[in-house]
Amino acid sequence: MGTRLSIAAPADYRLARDVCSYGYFRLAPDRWDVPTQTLHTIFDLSEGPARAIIAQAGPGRLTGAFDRGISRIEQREARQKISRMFRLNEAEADLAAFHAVDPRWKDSGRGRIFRSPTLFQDVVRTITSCNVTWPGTVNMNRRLCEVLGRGGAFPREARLARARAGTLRGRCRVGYRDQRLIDLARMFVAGEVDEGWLENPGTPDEAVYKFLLTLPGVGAYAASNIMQLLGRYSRLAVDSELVRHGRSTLGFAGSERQIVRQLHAHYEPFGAHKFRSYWLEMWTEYEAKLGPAHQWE
DNA sequence: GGTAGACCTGGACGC
DNA sequence: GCGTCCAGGTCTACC
Repeated sequence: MGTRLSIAAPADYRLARDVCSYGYFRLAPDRWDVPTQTLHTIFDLSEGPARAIIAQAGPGRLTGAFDRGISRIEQREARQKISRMFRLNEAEADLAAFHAVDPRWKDSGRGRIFRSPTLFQDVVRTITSCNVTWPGTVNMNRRLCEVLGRGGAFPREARLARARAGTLRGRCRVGYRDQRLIDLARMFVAGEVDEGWLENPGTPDEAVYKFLLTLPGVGAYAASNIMQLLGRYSRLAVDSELVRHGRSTLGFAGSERQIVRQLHAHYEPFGAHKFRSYWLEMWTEYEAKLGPAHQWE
């Protein structure tokens, strides 16, 4: 008999809208189940992996159904992971501030962008999304879970830290990212990545950005993206997709450098929230073409 | 400080 | 089925 958890969420939380708000909801071990409108995932808890199905139980209420009984300690771990993934602890005042700056998303209530249960997973996912097309990112994450994850869960930093480059390259197909991912995992294991400091609102964005650039495999785009995953939305993550958005949607012309300059100027009025303004603009554009994300198969 | 070229994978395309 | 080309950020060497 598995454990069933009841999880409190903000009153305006909508599972389908807020999970299907960023591509990571399609990366292993996460899977959005369209017919049931639930998130299926696998957590690596202290006593072993556990499959979970997370559903909306009502306004301000989620449930997590686990395929095995999980201890009190594991329940606390699971709650922390779920809270991080869904940004349940992100202050409602912050969302209101975003909507005040960019009222386009006020009626729909959008603004919580899905992320991973751990910072390490967010960083690895970001690195595996660099210099590769989306199907490549999907494959790398699936293989990382299959080859190195316990029971199909996302691999822990300790496991990745002792993996061999040949395994990562040959079986996980991460290519030249092999040694970088191992070095990154070793930094996490050695305690060289201070999550408390990175998440502390008192730490300036610029300091966080500078630190993230020192991580192996993390350049300007990845650092900016990891910042939004940390809840710091003041930077645009400049990649080919953003430049395309500038050209085709915003109508900017010129060289890539000129377009990037125009993009920065365009989003400047959104201040501390500019990533979310850009991202939701682009996400709703995807949905206009492909239908609502919570219906994507 | 700016830039060219290498780094890999996988999909598209032509033969 | 095979070869070629291309897209996608990071990193290093070099100017």
